[in-house]
Amino acid sequence: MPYRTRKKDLTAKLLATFKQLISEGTLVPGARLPAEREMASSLKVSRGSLRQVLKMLEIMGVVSQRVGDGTYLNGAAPSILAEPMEFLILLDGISFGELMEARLIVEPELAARAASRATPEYLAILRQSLVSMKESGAGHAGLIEEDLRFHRTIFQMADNRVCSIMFSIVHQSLHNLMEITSRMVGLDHTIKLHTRIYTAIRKGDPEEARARMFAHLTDAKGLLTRSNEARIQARMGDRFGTLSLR
Amino acid sequence: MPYRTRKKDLTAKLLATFKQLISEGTLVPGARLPAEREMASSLKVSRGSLRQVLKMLEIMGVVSQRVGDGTYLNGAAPSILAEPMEFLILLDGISFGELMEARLIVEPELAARAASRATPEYLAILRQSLVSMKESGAGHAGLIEEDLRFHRTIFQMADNRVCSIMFSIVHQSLHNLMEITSRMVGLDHTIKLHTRIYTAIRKGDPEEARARMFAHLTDAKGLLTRSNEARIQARMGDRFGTLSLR
DNA sequence: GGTCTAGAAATGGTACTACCAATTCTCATC
DNA sequence: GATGAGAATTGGTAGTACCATTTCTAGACC
Repeated sequence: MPYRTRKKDLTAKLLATFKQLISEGTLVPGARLPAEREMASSLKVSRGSLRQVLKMLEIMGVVSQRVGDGTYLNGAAPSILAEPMEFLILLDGISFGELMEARLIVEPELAARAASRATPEYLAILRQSLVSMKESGAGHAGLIEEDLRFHRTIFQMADNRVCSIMFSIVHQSLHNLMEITSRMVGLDHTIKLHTRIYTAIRKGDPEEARARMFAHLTDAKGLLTRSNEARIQARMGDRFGTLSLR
Repeated sequence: MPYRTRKKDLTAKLLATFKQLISEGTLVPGARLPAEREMASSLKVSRGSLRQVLKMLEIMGVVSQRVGDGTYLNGAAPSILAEPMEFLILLDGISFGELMEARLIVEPELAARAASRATPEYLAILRQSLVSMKESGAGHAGLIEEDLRFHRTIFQMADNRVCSIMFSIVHQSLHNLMEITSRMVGLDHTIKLHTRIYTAIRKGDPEEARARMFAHLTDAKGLLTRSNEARIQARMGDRFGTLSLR
């Protein structure tokens, strides 16, 4: 009789159920899910088991839960991969340099594609980003913020959500690892390199955009690697009370 | 008094705790975690709350749980991003074509790097992969399997774990979406294109490897897009009992 | 009629208990 | 020393209770 009773535990099954509900359109972004107690009885599982799944979805950013209100399905959530990525970095011991290397592999090509698809609107955003960098002042934490925004705009221009989302996460991880070190990068230097990228994109020259992006990231990697490499492991995770497990 | 009582709920705090424990080396891959009841009392949380976190970690592949045995911390887990990626595809409505496009952006560069780092060992694996393709026979499901293995080997050769992991996930997602359609791709055709890539890598010619990979993926994208584009949404999620939430 | 407010209801957050099923451990038995 | 039955351990699931926050509702008030 347990013909299809796989070895999967309830949580995995429930997860599959939610994927099914989303894919068939029963659940659409913005929709409010039934209350936990109600869902639990509908699905014939305990509230505790259901909550395991909902909590996971909440931390991945798939749903938002608010006490006294309810649970809502979110739409596109770039943060979905953020938590898993942190564990990946921790468990695989992925280094700052390796993250930068990944950018070096992907972003030049994305810059090239951005150059091919440049629109006045996006160019304006890039220009604005350059202006914001100048205003942020050297060493200011906002500079890195603006730097990454510049690159993310290029991602959008390249028009591929898969790469865009994945490397936004890489940026986020990098950002978590850098922070203070921002004062190391020279303001004028940074702006100069970014301006070159912008110019190439504005000209609609893919090859030059690729080369400029490559040069910029190679440069940045060299500047930042030394000072950051060491402190990666130490900075992950937010302390929480006593940590002894015994 | 609740000086540092952030708005984060317990699950998020516990998640941070585990990250902390991993990063400071208290928990290392392979380690066996204390029993749930024990951990719960140590951390002063209920077993239910703790289980929410452990279940999430288990589904991400960070830990493995076995009834009657215990919970173990896994090492490198390429599957960490798999579940989140599925939700990303569902929620963002990412298409087959877009996934292939992402490969088109990244894999040529990875092939080029593989050519620069070719070793006899890896070349042997690639050759073996080509042989396996021939043996698998046209239309066989194993062909796609072998196809993806070939590409993943190139990822390893390119020596960047970030890209390697991320695009293994892309492959996985693609694989979930293809399956049956494998009989569409001609065996000889596929092998011919892969052999060209292999040859370029063996010669250690990055530019040719890049071009061959680009040609192959462009070709594959064209062949597969039509037949797969439509059925993406329908195939996600494994049905599980009644799906009505009310 | 409209506004405000206090109480009720609904909802997610956490804790605790109980029991099941699978696994491992222990120790008597051969 | 090997074997096997039973006890202990462990994760899996269910159910209940209570709390804090938010929303809803109904009545008081202007």
